[in-house]
Amino acid sequence: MKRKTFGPVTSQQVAQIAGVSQSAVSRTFTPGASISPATREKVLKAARELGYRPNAIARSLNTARSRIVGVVMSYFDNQFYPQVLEALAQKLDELNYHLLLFVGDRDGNVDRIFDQIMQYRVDGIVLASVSLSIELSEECLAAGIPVVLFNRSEENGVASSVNTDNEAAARQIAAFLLAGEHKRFAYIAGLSDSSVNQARQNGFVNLLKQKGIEDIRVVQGDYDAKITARAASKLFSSPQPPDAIFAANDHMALTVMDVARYEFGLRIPEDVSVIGYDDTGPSGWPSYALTSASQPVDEMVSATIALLMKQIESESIEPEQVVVPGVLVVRHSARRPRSGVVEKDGLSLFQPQEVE
Amino acid sequence: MKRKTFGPVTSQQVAQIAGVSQSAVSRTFTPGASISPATREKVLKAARELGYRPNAIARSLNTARSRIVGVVMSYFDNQFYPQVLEALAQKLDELNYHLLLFVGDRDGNVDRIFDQIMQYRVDGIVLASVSLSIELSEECLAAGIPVVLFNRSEENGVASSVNTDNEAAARQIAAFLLAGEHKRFAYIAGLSDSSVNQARQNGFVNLLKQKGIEDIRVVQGDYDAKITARAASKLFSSPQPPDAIFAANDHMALTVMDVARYEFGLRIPEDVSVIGYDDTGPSGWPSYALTSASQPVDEMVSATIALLMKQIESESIEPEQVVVPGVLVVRHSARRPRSGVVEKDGLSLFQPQEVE
DNA sequence: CTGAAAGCGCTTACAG
DNA sequence: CTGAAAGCGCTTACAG
Repeated sequence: MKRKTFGPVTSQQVAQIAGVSQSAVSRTFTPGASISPATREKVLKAARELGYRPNAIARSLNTARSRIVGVVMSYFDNQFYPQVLEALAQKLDELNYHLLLFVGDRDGNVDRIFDQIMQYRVDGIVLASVSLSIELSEECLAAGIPVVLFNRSEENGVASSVNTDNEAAARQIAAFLLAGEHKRFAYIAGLSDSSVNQARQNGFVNLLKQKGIEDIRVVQGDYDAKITARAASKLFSSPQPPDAIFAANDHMALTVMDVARYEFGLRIPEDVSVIGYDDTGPSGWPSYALTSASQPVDEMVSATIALLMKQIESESIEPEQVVVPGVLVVRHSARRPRSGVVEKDGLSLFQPQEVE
Repeated sequence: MKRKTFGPVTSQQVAQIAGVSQSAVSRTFTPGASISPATREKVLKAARELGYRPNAIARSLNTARSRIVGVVMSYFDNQFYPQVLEALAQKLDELNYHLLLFVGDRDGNVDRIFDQIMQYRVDGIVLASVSLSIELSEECLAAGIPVVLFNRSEENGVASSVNTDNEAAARQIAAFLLAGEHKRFAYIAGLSDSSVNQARQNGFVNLLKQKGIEDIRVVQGDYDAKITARAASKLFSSPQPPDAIFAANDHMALTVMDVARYEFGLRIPEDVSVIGYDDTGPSGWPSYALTSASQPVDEMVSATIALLMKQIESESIEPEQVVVPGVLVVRHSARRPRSGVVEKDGLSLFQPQEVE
């Protein structure tokens, strides 16, 4: 029983049919507003008849709350990010927030996107795998718009962030490979200006150096499959190819495995061990069975949303850096050490007595 | 040189600083509006000083155009969809539209989500891997809001849709497997109420029957990795396991390959051939090298957006069903027939002289 | 609890 | 080209 009016139904039209004021209609759809059950019923009935839905855009205009969170994301071919996106959308939805999606430019230039986001007067921003210039960070801070860097951090403490302990996890990976008696180490780096890459590289290299390993080969994979494949080829064709490779993320690690096996006929882990970071979908597939440092998507997303909500509520934003605990999930892509691997909830984890 | 006012800068404030009317400010930021260069400059200068950005929400309210497209998507663990999402967001952005993302419920219930979408007065809706009830389709039609079903279709012709020719492609796959002299055929089905599954199943089964093959095993994978793994196990442990399997999508096909190899020690394609549908990322990874019917993401997304834009422009919506051509990409997961495989742009394609 | 009214930040005829 | 003004569809003090 819908009226064929032009355009969507307005609260005014509902009011007329219900025989009440437009204010009454508005109150009916505002949780907590003072409205008598009788009036409410009349309004709901009329609304149902007309197929009325409150206009969220109009509401936003005078509440100064859009209930929209802007999300900038890149690397959709890396399973980790779609999983994050799905979790973000779902959890925001539960809180009756909505997600406006932007794809980060390849050159990492957020400025143009940033302008778009701001025009929609979003209540908060999540930057996944993207960094933000200090100027823009400060602008958000001044404008009272919370920004959370997801899987990236920023040194000046101007922006909030959610990460795992990249450096500690990378040290653990180094310790794991050492315990597995590997001799020749290589690191496949992500984009060198990415904070997580820096932390992972530092953790890995520093622990090895500390243990007396000086010759660590670092090659750039830049989070890109093709660049990674070339880098891996180069490593494997060198006179002394590595027997232990840590790639800055799973996506690159999988590429390294494919190159090792299908271009060089190497066996994994007999000839070379490969470890990644993210513990995302394909890493658990039997064809790869990648040993990987986990980034728990749900916990990271929950932390992100908790931060966002807290900052949306409060008047002044206190930037906060959250570190979510992860584990080293041991599968079959890397030789296992004699000890230190424990079973837990159906997974094998590396938990040596003492980690430095 | 930002003014520390509370809340974002308004056109009113810019007008005051620039010494012009608020209308002039508005015109400055409305492409094509009549404004003199001199006034325009004054406004731009003031806007820059104050850090002004037009409020898209307020603009939407009186243009009755939000420039937002609502997208509902599921199956984020199937690479095909994130790729689609990325392309959608990018192409919409180029047209200065924006993407409001919703995650489809597991039970396929779009109604609650639909309500949310409509409240934001989106200019259009894309439903990827989700179906829409006829009532809601008709409501959108009446409200003048274009809806495009992506990789799904709907029989009543009420909604627009973009698909590949699922039935023809499935027939081609059957022909390919027959030409490869396979004997025992199985189909791993997606959710049985999904239109693409039905078309793929029909095409596959019908061509085989037409060629005198009666015994075709159909098992449910339901687009779910666990269910698919169980179904595959059952197939392989049966007395007469299939030597040719077509899975309704790549994501299930990869699972089938892993089960075949790692649970049953089968060689692919020597012992069993596996073919998928989507030709998405991991299918090209050497560990799988999956033969698969392609769904060209860019073409499909472009068609979707073209449809959407046409319908947004026009007053009355003419539902349209677009079929995007795909190809059968031949890799190494299925035995190749003696003839019919041609090389093109670095890919091997199945293009027999005649396909029925 | 209820309604009339102001106002959110814009766009866009309208008159000049 | 420009400004004053109405209006987009709501929310929310305010007075009753």
